[in-house]
Amino acid sequence: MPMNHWLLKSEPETFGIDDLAALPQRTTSWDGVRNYQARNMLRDSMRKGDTAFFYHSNCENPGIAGIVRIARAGYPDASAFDASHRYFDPDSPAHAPRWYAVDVALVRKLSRVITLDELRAHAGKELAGMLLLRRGNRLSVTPVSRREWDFILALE
DNA sequence: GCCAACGTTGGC
DNA sequence: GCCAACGTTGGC
Repeated sequence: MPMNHWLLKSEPETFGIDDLAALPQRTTSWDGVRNYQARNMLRDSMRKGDTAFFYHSNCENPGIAGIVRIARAGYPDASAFDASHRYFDPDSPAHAPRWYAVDVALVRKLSRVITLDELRAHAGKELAGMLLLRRGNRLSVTPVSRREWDFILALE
Protein backbone atom coordinates (compact mmCIF):
# COMPACT_ATOMS: atom_id res chain seq x y z
CA MET A 1 0.00 0.00 0.00
CA PRO A 2 1.49 3.35 -0.98
CA MET A 3 2.23 5.77 1.81
CA ASN A 4 0.63 9.16 1.75
CA HIS A 5 2.25 12.43 2.67
CA TRP A 6 1.00 15.37 4.68
CA LEU A 7 1.93 18.73 6.09
CA LEU A 8 1.20 19.58 9.71
CA LYS A 9 1.39 23.11 11.04
CA SER A 10 2.48 24.01 14.52
CA GLU A 11 3.55 27.23 16.14
CA PRO A 12 7.11 26.73 17.39
CA GLU A 13 6.42 28.98 20.34
CA THR A 14 3.77 26.50 21.44
CA PHE A 15 5.26 23.25 20.17
CA GLY A 16 8.14 23.18 17.71
CA ILE A 17 10.34 20.50 16.21
CA ASP A 18 12.78 20.78 19.11
CA ASP A 19 10.00 20.18 21.60
CA LEU A 20 9.15 16.96 19.78
CA ALA A 21 12.82 15.95 19.67
CA ALA A 22 13.06 16.47 23.44
CA LEU A 23 10.27 14.02 24.28
CA PRO A 24 11.29 10.58 25.57
CA GLN A 25 9.92 8.61 22.63
CA ARG A 26 10.07 11.61 20.31
CA THR A 27 6.37 10.94 19.91
CA THR A 28 3.33 13.03 20.70
CA SER A 29 -0.41 13.12 20.28
CA TRP A 30 -1.33 15.59 17.53
CA ASP A 31 -4.43 16.88 19.28
CA GLY A 32 -6.32 20.13 19.52
CA VAL A 33 -7.31 20.29 15.86
CA ARG A 34 -10.68 22.03 15.78
CA ASN A 35 -11.46 22.36 12.11
CA TYR A 36 -13.74 19.92 10.31
CA GLN A 37 -11.72 19.59 7.12
CA ALA A 38 -8.56 18.89 9.07
CA ARG A 39 -10.49 16.55 11.38
CA ASN A 40 -11.71 14.53 8.41
CA MET A 41 -8.17 13.98 7.23
CA LEU A 42 -6.95 12.95 10.68
CA ARG A 43 -9.87 10.59 11.13
CA ASP A 44 -10.35 9.16 7.66
CA SER A 45 -7.26 9.52 5.55
CA MET A 46 -4.10 9.36 7.61
CA ARG A 47 -2.65 5.92 8.05
CA LYS A 48 0.02 4.56 10.28
CA GLY A 49 3.32 4.84 8.45
CA ASP A 50 2.38 7.93 6.44
CA THR A 51 4.95 10.70 6.64
CA ALA A 52 4.40 14.41 7.14
CA PHE A 53 6.31 17.64 7.04
CA PHE A 54 6.45 19.43 10.37
CA TYR A 55 5.79 23.06 9.47
CA HIS A 56 6.52 26.03 11.71
CA SER A 57 3.80 28.66 11.39
CA ASN A 58 3.13 32.07 12.87
CA CYS A 59 6.77 32.70 13.64
CA GLU A 60 9.80 34.62 12.49
CA ASN A 61 10.93 32.07 9.95
CA PRO A 62 7.94 30.05 8.74
CA GLY A 63 8.76 26.86 6.87
CA ILE A 64 9.31 23.13 7.00
CA ALA A 65 11.48 22.13 9.93
CA GLY A 66 11.34 18.36 9.96
CA ILE A 67 9.73 15.06 9.06
CA VAL A 68 7.42 12.99 11.22
CA ARG A 69 5.79 9.62 10.82
CA ILE A 70 2.21 8.81 11.73
CA ALA A 71 2.69 6.36 14.59
CA ARG A 72 -1.00 5.82 15.28
CA ALA A 73 -3.96 6.45 12.97
CA GLY A 74 -6.92 8.63 13.93
CA TYR A 75 -8.54 8.19 17.34
CA PRO A 76 -10.89 10.39 19.39
CA ASP A 77 -9.19 13.50 20.77
CA ALA A 78 -9.47 13.12 24.53
CA SER A 79 -8.44 16.71 25.14
CA ALA A 80 -11.95 17.70 24.08
CA PHE A 81 -13.46 15.69 26.97
CA ASP A 82 -11.62 17.41 29.78
CA ALA A 83 -13.25 20.57 31.10
CA SER A 84 -9.96 21.77 32.53
CA HIS A 85 -8.11 21.38 29.25
CA ARG A 86 -7.52 24.30 26.93
CA TYR A 87 -8.90 22.27 24.02
CA PHE A 88 -12.06 21.30 25.88
CA ASP A 89 -15.20 21.22 23.73
CA PRO A 90 -18.52 20.56 25.49
CA ASP A 91 -19.99 19.57 22.13
CA SER A 92 -17.56 16.67 21.84
CA PRO A 93 -18.31 14.29 24.72
CA ALA A 94 -16.50 10.94 25.02
CA HIS A 95 -19.57 8.98 23.93
CA ALA A 96 -19.89 11.05 20.75
CA PRO A 97 -16.47 12.44 19.92
CA ARG A 98 -16.35 15.17 17.34
CA TRP A 99 -12.58 15.70 17.18
CA TYR A 100 -9.75 13.33 16.34
CA ALA A 101 -6.02 13.09 16.90
CA VAL A 102 -3.16 11.03 15.53
CA ASP A 103 0.19 10.19 17.08
CA VAL A 104 3.30 11.45 15.33
CA ALA A 105 6.90 10.37 15.84
CA LEU A 106 9.93 12.36 14.80
CA VAL A 107 11.76 10.91 11.83
CA ARG A 108 14.33 13.67 11.63
CA LYS A 109 14.87 17.35 11.83
CA LEU A 110 15.84 18.86 8.49
CA SER A 111 19.40 20.13 8.18
CA ARG A 112 17.81 23.57 7.72
CA VAL A 113 14.34 25.07 7.57
CA ILE A 114 12.95 25.05 4.05
CA THR A 115 11.25 28.42 4.17
CA LEU A 116 7.83 29.46 2.99
CA ASP A 117 9.57 32.00 0.74
CA GLU A 118 11.49 29.20 -0.89
CA LEU A 119 8.39 27.11 -1.42
CA ARG A 120 6.63 30.13 -2.87
CA ALA A 121 9.43 30.59 -5.35
CA HIS A 122 8.25 27.34 -6.93
CA ALA A 123 4.53 28.04 -6.63
CA GLY A 124 4.27 28.81 -10.33
CA LYS A 125 5.72 25.50 -11.37
CA GLU A 126 6.71 22.44 -9.39
CA LEU A 127 4.55 23.34 -6.39
CA ALA A 128 1.68 24.86 -8.36
CA GLY A 129 -0.89 22.58 -6.73
CA MET A 130 0.34 22.81 -3.19
CA LEU A 131 -2.47 23.66 -0.79
CA LEU A 132 -0.19 25.38 1.69
CA LEU A 133 0.61 28.02 -0.90
CA ARG A 134 -2.96 28.87 -1.81
CA ARG A 135 -3.94 32.37 -0.86
CA GLY A 136 -5.67 32.58 2.48
CA ASN A 137 -5.08 28.93 3.28
CA ARG A 138 -5.27 28.29 7.01
CA LEU A 139 -5.72 24.54 7.21
CA SER A 140 -3.38 23.03 9.76
CA VAL A 141 -3.44 19.63 8.05
CA THR A 142 -2.98 19.39 4.29
CA PRO A 143 -2.13 16.56 1.91
CA VAL A 144 1.15 16.70 0.01
CA SER A 145 1.55 14.80 -3.25
CA ARG A 146 4.39 12.38 -3.76
CA ARG A 147 5.78 14.68 -6.43
CA GLU A 148 5.68 17.71 -4.12
CA TRP A 149 7.19 15.72 -1.29
CA ASP A 150 10.15 14.57 -3.37
CA PHE A 151 10.70 17.99 -4.88
CA ILE A 152 10.71 19.74 -1.51
CA LEU A 153 13.10 17.25 0.04
CA ALA A 154 15.48 17.75 -2.85
CA LEU A 155 15.67 21.43 -1.86
CA GLU A 156 17.24 20.53 1.46
C1' DG B 1 -31.15 29.09 3.97
C1' DC B 2 -29.16 33.75 4.12
C1' DC B 3 -25.75 36.59 5.81
C1' DA B 4 -23.77 39.86 9.32
C1' DA B 5 -21.04 39.48 13.25
C1' DC B 6 -17.50 37.40 15.39
C1' DG B 7 -13.28 34.65 16.39
C1' DT B 8 -9.10 32.60 14.59
C1' DT B 9 -5.12 31.96 11.63
C1' DG B 10 -0.85 33.31 10.16
C1' DG B 11 2.12 36.20 7.13
C1' DC B 12 4.06 40.44 7.46
C1' DG C 1 0.51 44.53 16.43
C1' DC C 2 -2.00 44.78 12.02
C1' DC C 3 -5.23 42.95 9.15
C1' DA C 4 -6.86 39.96 5.15
C1' DA C 5 -8.88 35.67 4.65
C1' DC C 6 -11.55 32.33 6.22
C1' DG C 7 -14.73 29.23 9.24
C1' DT C 8 -18.43 29.28 12.48
C1' DT C 9 -22.42 31.00 14.82
C1' DG C 10 -26.92 32.51 15.36
C1' DG C 11 -30.81 35.74 14.41
C1' DC C 12 -34.16 36.11 11.17
